[in-house]
Amino acid sequence: MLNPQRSFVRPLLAWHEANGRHQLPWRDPDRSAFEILVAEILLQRTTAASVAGAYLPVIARYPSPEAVVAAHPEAIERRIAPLGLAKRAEFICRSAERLLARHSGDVPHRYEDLLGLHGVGAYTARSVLIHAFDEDIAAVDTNVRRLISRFFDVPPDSRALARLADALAPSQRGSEFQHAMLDFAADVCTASTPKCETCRLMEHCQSSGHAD
DNA sequence: AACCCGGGGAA
DNA sequence: TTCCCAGGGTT
Repeated sequence: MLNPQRSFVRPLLAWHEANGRHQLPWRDPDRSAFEILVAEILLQRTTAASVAGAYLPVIARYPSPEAVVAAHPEAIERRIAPLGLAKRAEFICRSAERLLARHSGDVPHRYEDLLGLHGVGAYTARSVLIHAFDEDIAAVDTNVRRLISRFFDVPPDSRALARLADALAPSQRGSEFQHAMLDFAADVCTASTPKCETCRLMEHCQSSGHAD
Protein backbone atom coordinates (compact mmCIF):
# COMPACT_ATOMS: atom_id res chain seq x y z
CA MET A 1 0.00 0.00 0.00
CA LEU A 2 0.96 3.61 -0.49
CA ASN A 3 2.68 5.60 2.24
CA PRO A 4 0.02 6.12 4.95
CA GLN A 5 1.14 9.71 5.40
CA ARG A 6 0.29 10.36 1.77
CA SER A 7 -2.82 8.18 1.44
CA PHE A 8 -4.38 8.82 4.85
CA VAL A 9 -2.89 11.55 7.03
CA ARG A 10 -2.47 14.30 4.46
CA PRO A 11 -5.91 13.96 2.81
CA LEU A 12 -7.47 13.75 6.24
CA LEU A 13 -5.82 16.97 7.39
CA ALA A 14 -6.86 18.68 4.17
CA TRP A 15 -10.45 17.55 4.66
CA HIS A 16 -10.37 18.77 8.23
CA GLU A 17 -9.10 22.20 7.34
CA ALA A 18 -12.16 22.78 5.17
CA ASN A 19 -14.78 20.74 7.00
CA GLY A 20 -13.69 20.32 10.63
CA ARG A 21 -15.76 21.38 13.61
CA HIS A 22 -13.36 24.19 14.47
CA GLN A 23 -15.91 26.12 16.47
CA LEU A 24 -16.30 23.60 19.28
CA PRO A 25 -15.62 25.63 22.43
CA TRP A 26 -13.10 23.24 24.04
CA ARG A 27 -10.92 23.53 20.93
CA ASP A 28 -10.20 27.18 21.65
CA PRO A 29 -6.39 27.34 21.82
CA ASP A 30 -6.65 29.47 24.97
CA ARG A 31 -8.29 26.67 26.97
CA SER A 32 -6.40 25.62 30.08
CA ALA A 33 -5.38 22.02 30.67
CA PHE A 34 -8.04 21.78 33.35
CA GLU A 35 -10.74 23.04 31.02
CA ILE A 36 -9.64 20.46 28.47
CA LEU A 37 -9.71 17.73 31.08
CA VAL A 38 -13.29 18.63 32.03
CA ALA A 39 -14.30 18.65 28.37
CA GLU A 40 -12.82 15.20 27.78
CA ILE A 41 -14.70 13.74 30.74
CA LEU A 42 -17.97 15.25 29.53
CA LEU A 43 -17.35 13.94 26.02
CA GLN A 44 -17.13 10.30 27.11
CA ARG A 45 -19.86 8.39 25.28
CA THR A 46 -21.54 11.72 24.58
CA THR A 47 -21.91 13.53 21.28
CA ALA A 48 -19.90 16.70 20.74
CA ALA A 49 -23.07 18.56 19.77
CA SER A 50 -24.62 17.65 23.09
CA VAL A 51 -21.60 18.70 25.15
CA ALA A 52 -21.34 21.96 23.21
CA GLY A 53 -24.61 23.09 24.72
CA ALA A 54 -23.50 22.68 28.32
CA TYR A 55 -19.76 23.30 28.25
CA LEU A 56 -19.39 27.08 28.46
CA PRO A 57 -21.67 27.57 31.48
CA VAL A 58 -19.87 24.73 33.25
CA ILE A 59 -16.35 26.05 32.85
CA ALA A 60 -17.46 29.62 33.49
CA ARG A 61 -18.60 28.44 36.91
CA TYR A 62 -15.85 25.84 37.48
CA PRO A 63 -12.72 27.01 35.65
CA SER A 64 -10.28 25.47 38.15
CA PRO A 65 -9.92 22.62 40.64
CA GLU A 66 -10.34 25.18 43.42
CA ALA A 67 -13.71 26.24 42.02
CA VAL A 68 -14.85 22.63 41.69
CA VAL A 69 -13.89 21.73 45.25
CA ALA A 70 -15.66 24.82 46.59
CA ALA A 71 -18.87 23.92 44.79
CA HIS A 72 -21.73 21.69 45.83
CA PRO A 73 -21.43 18.42 43.88
CA GLU A 74 -25.19 18.48 43.30
CA ALA A 75 -24.85 21.83 41.54
CA ILE A 76 -22.34 20.39 39.11
CA GLU A 77 -24.55 17.37 38.59
CA ARG A 78 -27.48 19.61 37.73
CA ARG A 79 -25.50 21.46 35.09
CA ILE A 80 -24.38 18.31 33.31
CA ALA A 81 -27.65 16.42 33.77
CA PRO A 82 -28.75 16.79 30.11
CA LEU A 83 -25.61 14.88 29.09
CA GLY A 84 -26.49 11.74 31.01
CA LEU A 85 -23.97 9.58 32.91
CA ALA A 86 -24.42 11.78 35.99
CA LYS A 87 -21.63 10.03 37.90
CA ARG A 88 -19.21 12.18 35.94
CA ALA A 89 -20.02 15.06 38.30
CA GLU A 90 -18.49 13.01 41.10
CA PHE A 91 -15.57 12.05 38.84
CA ILE A 92 -14.82 15.72 38.27
CA CYS A 93 -15.00 16.49 41.99
CA ARG A 94 -12.71 13.63 42.96
CA SER A 95 -10.25 14.49 40.21
CA ALA A 96 -10.16 18.12 41.32
CA GLU A 97 -9.45 17.04 44.89
CA ARG A 98 -6.60 14.85 43.75
CA LEU A 99 -5.10 17.58 41.57
CA LEU A 100 -4.98 19.86 44.59
CA ALA A 101 -3.73 17.18 46.98
CA ARG A 102 -1.01 15.66 44.83
CA HIS A 103 -0.25 17.93 41.87
CA SER A 104 -0.31 21.47 43.26
CA GLY A 105 -3.62 22.05 41.50
CA ASP A 106 -2.09 21.45 38.09
CA VAL A 107 -3.02 18.84 35.49
CA PRO A 108 -0.07 16.42 35.42
CA HIS A 109 1.91 15.78 32.24
CA ARG A 110 2.66 12.14 33.06
CA TYR A 111 0.33 9.49 31.60
CA GLU A 112 0.43 7.39 34.77
CA ASP A 113 -0.52 10.39 36.90
CA LEU A 114 -3.45 11.18 34.63
CA LEU A 115 -4.70 7.59 34.93
CA GLY A 116 -4.71 8.09 38.70
CA LEU A 117 -7.57 10.58 38.34
CA HIS A 118 -11.03 9.11 38.82
CA GLY A 119 -12.91 9.06 35.54
CA VAL A 120 -9.73 9.25 33.48
CA GLY A 121 -8.86 6.15 31.47
CA ALA A 122 -6.52 5.51 28.58
CA TYR A 123 -8.50 7.54 26.07
CA THR A 124 -9.03 10.61 28.25
CA ALA A 125 -5.43 10.61 29.50
CA ARG A 126 -4.14 10.52 25.94
CA SER A 127 -6.55 13.24 24.88
CA VAL A 128 -5.20 15.56 27.56
CA LEU A 129 -1.63 14.82 26.51
CA ILE A 130 -2.54 15.54 22.88
CA HIS A 131 -4.66 18.65 23.23
CA ALA A 132 -3.22 20.27 26.38
CA PHE A 133 0.44 19.27 26.16
CA ASP A 134 0.99 18.90 22.41
CA GLU A 135 2.09 15.27 22.38
CA ASP A 136 2.06 13.75 18.90
CA ILE A 137 0.21 10.56 19.76
CA ALA A 138 -3.32 9.30 19.08
CA ALA A 139 -6.31 8.51 21.28
CA VAL A 140 -8.46 5.61 20.09
CA ASP A 141 -12.14 6.12 20.73
CA THR A 142 -15.09 4.54 18.97
CA ASN A 143 -14.67 6.91 15.99
CA VAL A 144 -10.94 6.43 15.51
CA ARG A 145 -11.32 2.68 15.98
CA ARG A 146 -13.93 2.49 13.25
CA LEU A 147 -12.07 4.75 10.82
CA ILE A 148 -8.68 3.04 11.13
CA SER A 149 -10.20 -0.41 11.21
CA ARG A 150 -11.96 0.26 7.92
CA PHE A 151 -9.23 2.14 6.10
CA PHE A 152 -6.35 -0.17 7.00
CA ASP A 153 -8.46 -3.34 7.36
CA VAL A 154 -7.16 -4.18 10.83
CA PRO A 155 -9.22 -5.85 13.58
CA PRO A 156 -11.07 -3.19 15.60
CA ASP A 157 -9.93 -4.40 19.00
CA SER A 158 -6.37 -5.22 18.14
CA ARG A 159 -3.44 -3.77 20.00
CA ALA A 160 -1.95 -3.16 16.57
CA LEU A 161 -4.63 -0.60 15.83
CA ALA A 162 -3.60 1.61 18.74
CA ARG A 163 0.07 1.39 17.80
CA LEU A 164 -0.75 2.18 14.19
CA ALA A 165 -2.75 5.22 15.27
CA ASP A 166 0.20 6.50 17.30
CA ALA A 167 2.55 5.98 14.38
CA LEU A 168 0.27 8.00 12.09
CA ALA A 169 0.22 11.10 14.30
CA PRO A 170 2.18 13.72 12.37
CA SER A 171 4.96 15.68 14.02
CA GLN A 172 3.80 18.98 15.56
CA ARG A 173 0.22 18.32 14.48
CA GLY A 174 -1.03 15.67 16.89
CA SER A 175 -3.99 17.68 18.13
CA GLU A 176 -5.07 18.68 14.65
CA PHE A 177 -4.75 15.07 13.46
CA GLN A 178 -6.82 13.75 16.36
CA HIS A 179 -9.57 16.27 15.66
CA ALA A 180 -9.44 15.39 11.98
CA MET A 181 -10.00 11.70 12.68
CA LEU A 182 -12.85 12.43 15.09
CA ASP A 183 -14.62 14.85 12.74
CA PHE A 184 -14.15 12.74 9.66
CA ALA A 185 -15.47 9.63 11.38
CA ALA A 186 -18.44 11.57 12.74
CA ASP A 187 -19.32 13.18 9.40
CA VAL A 188 -18.19 10.80 6.64
CA CYS A 189 -16.96 7.44 7.97
CA THR A 190 -20.03 7.06 10.14
CA ALA A 191 -21.04 3.95 12.06
CA SER A 192 -24.11 3.31 9.90
CA THR A 193 -24.38 4.17 6.21
CA PRO A 194 -20.95 5.78 5.75
CA LYS A 195 -20.71 8.27 2.87
CA CYS A 196 -18.30 6.25 0.79
CA GLU A 197 -19.52 7.78 -2.48
CA THR A 198 -18.10 11.19 -1.64
CA CYS A 199 -15.29 10.05 0.67
CA ARG A 200 -11.96 11.72 -0.05
CA LEU A 201 -10.08 8.71 1.36
CA MET A 202 -11.87 6.15 -0.80
CA GLU A 203 -9.05 5.62 -3.27
CA HIS A 204 -6.84 3.79 -0.77
CA CYS A 205 -9.46 2.60 1.71
CA GLN A 206 -9.09 -1.14 2.28
CA SER A 207 -12.85 -1.46 2.77
CA SER A 208 -13.92 0.52 -0.28
CA GLY A 209 -13.43 -2.02 -3.02
CA HIS A 210 -11.31 0.58 -4.81
CA ALA A 211 -8.10 0.04 -2.86
CA ASP A 212 -4.95 -1.41 -4.41
C1' DA B 1 -14.84 -10.49 30.22
C1' DA B 2 -19.35 -8.98 31.18
C1' DC B 3 -22.14 -5.49 32.82
C1' DC B 4 -23.77 -0.91 33.94
C1' DC B 5 -24.46 3.91 33.22
C1' DG B 6 -28.08 7.74 30.47
C1' DG B 7 -30.03 11.59 28.12
C1' DG B 8 -30.73 13.05 23.47
C1' DG B 9 -30.54 13.24 18.49
C1' DA B 10 -30.97 10.67 14.14
C1' DA B 11 -32.67 7.02 11.33
C1' DT C 1 -38.20 1.97 18.43
C1' DT C 2 -33.52 1.18 17.77
C1' DC C 3 -28.99 2.76 17.23
C1' DC C 4 -25.30 5.53 18.53
C1' DC C 5 -22.43 8.86 20.98
C1' DA C 6 -14.40 12.10 22.08
C1' DG C 7 -15.32 5.56 27.92
C1' DG C 8 -14.57 4.24 32.39
C1' DG C 9 -15.71 1.95 36.79
C1' DT C 10 -17.28 -2.03 39.02
C1' DT C 11 -17.98 -6.89 39.65
